[in-house]
Amino acid sequence: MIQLIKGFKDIMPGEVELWQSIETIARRNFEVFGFSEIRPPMMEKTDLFKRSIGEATDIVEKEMYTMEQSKGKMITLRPEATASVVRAYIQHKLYAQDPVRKLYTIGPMFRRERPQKGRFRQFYQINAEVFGVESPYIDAQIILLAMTIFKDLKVKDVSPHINSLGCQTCRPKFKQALVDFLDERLDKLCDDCKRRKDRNPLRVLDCKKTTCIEALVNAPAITDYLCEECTKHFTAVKKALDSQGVDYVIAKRLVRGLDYYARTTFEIQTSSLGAQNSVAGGGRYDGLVKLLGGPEIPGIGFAIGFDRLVEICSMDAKSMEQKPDVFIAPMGEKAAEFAFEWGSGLSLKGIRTEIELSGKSLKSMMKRANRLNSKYVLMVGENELEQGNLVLRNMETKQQADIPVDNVVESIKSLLT
RNA sequence: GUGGGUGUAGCUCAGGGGUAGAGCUCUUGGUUGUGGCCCAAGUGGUCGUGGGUUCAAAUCCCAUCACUCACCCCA
Repeated sequence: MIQLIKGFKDIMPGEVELWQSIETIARRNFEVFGFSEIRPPMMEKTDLFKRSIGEATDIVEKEMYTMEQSKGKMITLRPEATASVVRAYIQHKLYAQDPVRKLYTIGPMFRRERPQKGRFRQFYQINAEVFGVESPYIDAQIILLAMTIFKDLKVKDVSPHINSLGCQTCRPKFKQALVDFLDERLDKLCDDCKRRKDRNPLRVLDCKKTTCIEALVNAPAITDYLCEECTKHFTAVKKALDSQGVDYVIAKRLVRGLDYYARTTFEIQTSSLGAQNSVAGGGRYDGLVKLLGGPEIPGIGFAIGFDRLVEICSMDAKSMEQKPDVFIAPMGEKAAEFAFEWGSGLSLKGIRTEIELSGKSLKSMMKRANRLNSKYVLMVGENELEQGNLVLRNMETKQQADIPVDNVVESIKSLLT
């Protein structure tokens, strides 16, 4: 038997209903917040991801599904959506008429990591990007938007953790101060952190090992190194969140794995997902549009982990399963012919109809109708055809009514609406 | 890439050198043409795969694969 690939999954009937309604709720929220949908392709030139995410990141270094399209032309299955959306924004010159654009996209991403709870090689993200707005209010609004989606989905125990990473001016100073600090107590750091110090020193702040956490108690905090502009921006974001009643945690140690982030960054965390505590992450990427060849336009965005959202959302998928309105149970050849005709007629009128075509006993047909949770069963046999009256059984009340053979479709339709 | 756990029926799992098990599901019957509950019978498995030890292996040993959790990293 051929099995599906490691880290990939089937979203089966019974759970797909939950995915659909989450998507519906997300779309509705994007609409009311003024977003339009964009659907970029799932593959891009490898260089796009290398330049935007960063050559030295784990994603680019070892997690991308990359293949050669033709000699020397490398293409990659997208590991995240922002790069593609930015590319499309620049390529179609969306900034020409109005630099301000709010875009969202929902779809699969691909990263070749070792799978575990809440982590797959093909996973889905709900993605939002805003271009052309420098104001801190948009930072706050985007966090509010994400939290609103969570609230609508009845997700419990989530809270936004926010931080500022500074800008081109202040971050290098902080980075240097941090590296100096780390150099002084190199012996106390774990091996991973020693490696991180050179590659991506900010990540050391995020280490979960108790020895490292202890060693870093007095580490310099980014918030102390922010330049005047960045401080002002961060303060305004916090104030705006306060005004909307959004509870947040200031996380001085919060850093992002992707190179393009600057200033405001945030992660929405939950306690109910095992080792994966992050259901959404995002932040500002003011330099990215320019980096990818566009004009100097600021940007900010976030990604919600769809798969993780499904796990922590307390809506019940079972109750969303589709059930037939009418189940047609024909007995005999002649009856099957009519069942097919009426069943198709009902479907064409927008009534969910299941035609039973097994030719089994009425008892077993009734059993199946019950299993499918059908509201009504329409019984058709020789007696009914002779008498010109069909039997329609309400499965809940057990009441049965005669339906004249003429105009079956119309009479059932009017009964159901 | 590294470590732990688990692989037995469609599903959830028990068993632990001597005939392959339970519950649920499914099929049929109890009701000549009426579902859920109940009762009865039945279908369904090379015990993940390959090798070794043994008179005998699902069970012990070795290898391997898959799944899973965790590290790393991230959504």
